[in-house]
Amino acid sequence: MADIDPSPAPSARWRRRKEDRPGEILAAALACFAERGYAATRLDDVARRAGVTKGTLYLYFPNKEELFKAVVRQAIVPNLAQAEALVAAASEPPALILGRLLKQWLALHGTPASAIPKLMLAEAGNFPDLARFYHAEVVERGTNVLRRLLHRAVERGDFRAIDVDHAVFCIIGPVLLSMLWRHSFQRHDSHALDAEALYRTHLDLLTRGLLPDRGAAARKTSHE
Amino acid sequence: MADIDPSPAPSARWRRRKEDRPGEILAAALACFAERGYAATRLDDVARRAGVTKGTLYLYFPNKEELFKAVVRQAIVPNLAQAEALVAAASEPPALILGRLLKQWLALHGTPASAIPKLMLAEAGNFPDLARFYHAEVVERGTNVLRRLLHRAVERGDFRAIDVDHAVFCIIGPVLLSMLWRHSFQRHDSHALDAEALYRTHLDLLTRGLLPDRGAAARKTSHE
Amino acid sequence: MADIDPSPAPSARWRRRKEDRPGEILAAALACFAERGYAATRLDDVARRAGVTKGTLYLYFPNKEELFKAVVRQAIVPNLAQAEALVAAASEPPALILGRLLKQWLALHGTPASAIPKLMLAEAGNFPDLARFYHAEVVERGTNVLRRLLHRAVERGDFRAIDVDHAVFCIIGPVLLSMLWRHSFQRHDSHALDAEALYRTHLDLLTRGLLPDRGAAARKTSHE
Amino acid sequence: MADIDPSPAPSARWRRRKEDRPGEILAAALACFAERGYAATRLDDVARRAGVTKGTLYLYFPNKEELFKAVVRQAIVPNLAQAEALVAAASEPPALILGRLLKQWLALHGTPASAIPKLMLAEAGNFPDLARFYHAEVVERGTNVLRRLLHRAVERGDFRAIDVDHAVFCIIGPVLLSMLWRHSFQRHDSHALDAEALYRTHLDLLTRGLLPDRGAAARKTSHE
DNA sequence: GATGAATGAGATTTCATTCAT
DNA sequence: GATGAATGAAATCTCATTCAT
Repeated sequence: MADIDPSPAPSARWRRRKEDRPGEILAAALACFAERGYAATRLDDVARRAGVTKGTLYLYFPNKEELFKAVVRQAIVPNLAQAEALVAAASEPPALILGRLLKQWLALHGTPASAIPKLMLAEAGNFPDLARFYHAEVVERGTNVLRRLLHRAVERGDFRAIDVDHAVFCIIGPVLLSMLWRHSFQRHDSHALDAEALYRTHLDLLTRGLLPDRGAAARKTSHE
Repeated sequence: MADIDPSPAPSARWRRRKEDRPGEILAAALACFAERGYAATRLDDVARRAGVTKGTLYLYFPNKEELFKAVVRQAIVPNLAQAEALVAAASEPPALILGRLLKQWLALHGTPASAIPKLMLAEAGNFPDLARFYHAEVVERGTNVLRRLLHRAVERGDFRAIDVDHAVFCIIGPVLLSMLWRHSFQRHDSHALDAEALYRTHLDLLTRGLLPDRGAAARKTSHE
Repeated sequence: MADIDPSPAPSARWRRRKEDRPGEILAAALACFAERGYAATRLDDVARRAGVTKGTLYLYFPNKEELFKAVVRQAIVPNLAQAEALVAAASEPPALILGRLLKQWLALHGTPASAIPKLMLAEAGNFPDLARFYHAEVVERGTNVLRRLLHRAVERGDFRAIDVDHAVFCIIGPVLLSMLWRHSFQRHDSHALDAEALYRTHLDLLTRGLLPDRGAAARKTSHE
Repeated sequence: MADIDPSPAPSARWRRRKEDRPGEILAAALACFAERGYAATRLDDVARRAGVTKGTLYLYFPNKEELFKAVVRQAIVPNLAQAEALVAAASEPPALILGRLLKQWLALHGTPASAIPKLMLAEAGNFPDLARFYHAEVVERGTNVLRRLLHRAVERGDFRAIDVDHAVFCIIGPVLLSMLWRHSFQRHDSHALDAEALYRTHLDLLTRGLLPDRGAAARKTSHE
C-alpha cells in the first residue's frame, strides 16, 4: 500500500534523497534502539529498516555512538520549550498548570520519543558524555520546571509546605514509569495500562496531596 | 614448584570456596551487569571480579544468558515474600502498612539488588522469557500486594474510592525512579537524592492523597 | 540558476581545465601516494587534492591500480632519454660523463618524481606487471646506460677492470638511498642530508675507485 | 613430507604452546609483510601461515600495528650489537674492519630479516613512532658505527680526509640496495645479483676511494 | 574442579567503484 | 563532463564458548 508510488519509477536501486535520509535513518535507529537496546542493535538492522545499506549510514553519521546520540538529541530536546513556557505563564492556579504539564507528558505516549527514557537509563553508564548532555538538557531542565512551579505555589500558599526537591520525584516517577512500562513489560501484562486514566489518578492524588488542608483552606476562604 | 603445599589440610582457603563459588560469581556478575549493562559486560570481567577464570564460570552456568537470568532471580525474589507477609497481616491501618512497604523498598537503596530494575528495563526486550519470569515473579507479585492493600483499604473506607490499578503506578513510580536514578544520572546531578527524605515526602503526599476527606471521614466515623 | 552563463566563451577557466585534468590528477595522486603509500591513499584524498570529486577520477582512469601505474609511468619515463643521450655522446672522458649522470639524478631531488622509487620498491610485490614494466623501462634502461658506460671505459683503459654488473649497484646505491631518505627518515634525522655534498663525495670516491692506479695511469699518459 | 610428525599426535585442533606462539606468529607475520607490505597483508593470512586462527593473534598482540612493530623490533635490533662491537675493537686497519662490516651486512641476505628495510621504507610515513624507533635504534646506531670508524681512520691518516657524513651514505647505499633488490625486482631480472660479488666490488671500490693517494702514501711510508 | 589457550562467528567500519542526475 | 549519494565486499577486532591439560 504505502509502496504505491506513481512517480516515474526511479528505475534504480539508487534513489538520491539527501535531505530525507538523516531523518529516515534517525527514525529507523530510534525504533531499533528502542526494541533491543544500543548494543544489541546491529547497524545492518538500522540500515535495512531505513531502506539503505550499511555504508550509507556512514555518510550521515560517523559511527554508531554518534548515531545513538543524534537519535536521543533529536527525539527529546524539542519537547522542553513547551513545558517551560507553560510554567512561565504564571497566572493560573498551580494545580491547573500541573495538570497541563502531566497532560503534555502523557501525550508522548506511543510516540517514538517515548522510548528515549528507557534508552537513556539503560545506557547512561556507558555514555557518560551523552548522560551529561541528557541530564543537562532534559533532566535538569525538566525538573527545574517543576521545582519552579512548586516553589512558587508553596510561597503563595497554593500548595502545602513540602520538600520540593523530593516532591518533584514523586510527580515524575509515575509519568516516567508509564513510559518505561510500554517499552518493557507491557506485552507481558494483562492489565492494559490506560495512560489517560493514570493521568487522572495521578493528578487527583497529587492535587489532594499538595493542596493545603481543606479545613484550613476552608476556614481561610469561606466555609464549606 | 610453587605448587608444593605440604599442608595436610589442603589449603582450607580452597575448600571453603567450593560452596561459595556460585554466590561469588553471581555477586560479581550483578556488579558488572549493573555497571555496564548486559551486552557490555565481558565474562572475563565477571570472572576476574569473582576471582576465577572464564572457564570456571561455565562450570556453574551454561552461558551468559543463563548467568544473567540467575543474577536477576537470586537478587530479587527473596524480597517479595516479606512484602506479601506484611500485607497479609492485615490488622494495622493501611496507611501504616503502606509506610512499611515503602520503607522496605527504600531499604534496597545502595544494595547491589537495586541495580536489577535498570537491568530488567534495558533487557526485557532481548530476553522475553526472562521478562516474563520477572513480570510474573516480581512485577505481578509486587503490584498485587499493593492492589490487595488498596482494595481492602477502599472497601473498608480507610482510603478514598480511587482507581486502584493506576494508583499502584503512582505508588511504585517514585520508588522505582529513585532506584534507577542512582544507577544512571546520580553522578551527574548536584542535588543529591536523599532516599529517606524521598520516602517521607512520598508517603506524606500519598497518605493525604488517599485518605478520605477529613470532613467526610469525620462525619462518617464520628470522633477520632 | 548559478549555472546560467551567457558568456560566449564559456568561462575560460573551465575550458582550460579540461586538457589539464589528467595531469592535475596525476600530480595529486603522486603526492598522495608518496606521502602515504598506495594502500593508505584514498581516492577521496586524491580527488580533493586535484580539486575534483571522486567520480571524476573514473572519467580518466579506470581504477586505482591503473591510476597508480599512470603515475609511475609519467613521472619516470621522461628522464631516461636524457641519460641515454648523455652516454651515447661518447666523446668525453667517462669520469666526466659519470659526473653528469649523477648530477642529473640528483637534480630529481625534491621533485615529486623523487618519490617514485620508494613507491615502486614498496609495491613491486603487489603489482607484478607494474614491476615488470618499471624494471624494463626504468631499471633496465637505467642500469644499461651505466653498464655501457663502464664497459666502454674499461675497454679503453679509462677505468680499471672491474665487475661492471656489480659496480653499477655501487654507483646507483647511494643515489637511490638519498632519494629514499627524503621520503622516509629525513624528518626524524638531525643531520640534514645535503644532496649536493653527497653527490660530490660519491663522485669523488667513485672516480678514485674506478680510475686506474695512478702510478700505472701516470706511466701511460705522461708523468704528473 | 614436512608434515610427518611422529609425536603422539596431540589429537586435537588445539595445541597449546604458549611459549612458541609469539615466535611463530612473528615469523609468519614477517614473511607476509615482506611479501605484500603492511596494508595488503591480511591477519587471516598471517594466522593461517602461523597455523593458528585470527583470534589467536590477538592473544599475543593487541593489534595489527603492534604486531608490525614487534616484527620490526625482533628482526632488526639483535644485529646491531655485533657491528658496534666490531668497530669498538679498534686495533685492526680500518679497511679491514670496513670489510668485516660489509660482510656482516651481506650475511643478512636471504634471511627473513632482510625484508625489514623495504618494509620500513614503505611504512615510515604511516607509522611515525615506529619510524622514530627504527631511526633511533637502527639507522642512527648503524650510521654512527660507520661514522666513528671513518672519523678515526681519517684522523689517523688511514683514510683520506673525506666528508664523513656523506661517505656513510656511499657505503650503506649499495648494501641497502642489494637488500631491497631481492624483495622487489630480483624476480624480474635476468642478471642474478650475486651478493658475494657485490660485496667484493663494493669493498674494492671503497678501499681505493678511501685510502690516501698511493703516491702520497708511498712518499710517506717509503719507496713505491 | 579449575585453568586458560584457542576458536570462529559476528559486529563495526572503510573505501573503491557505480551510475542517476 | 562532472558530481556525489549509494553500494557492498572486505578487513580488523571482539568475545562467548570449548576443551586438553
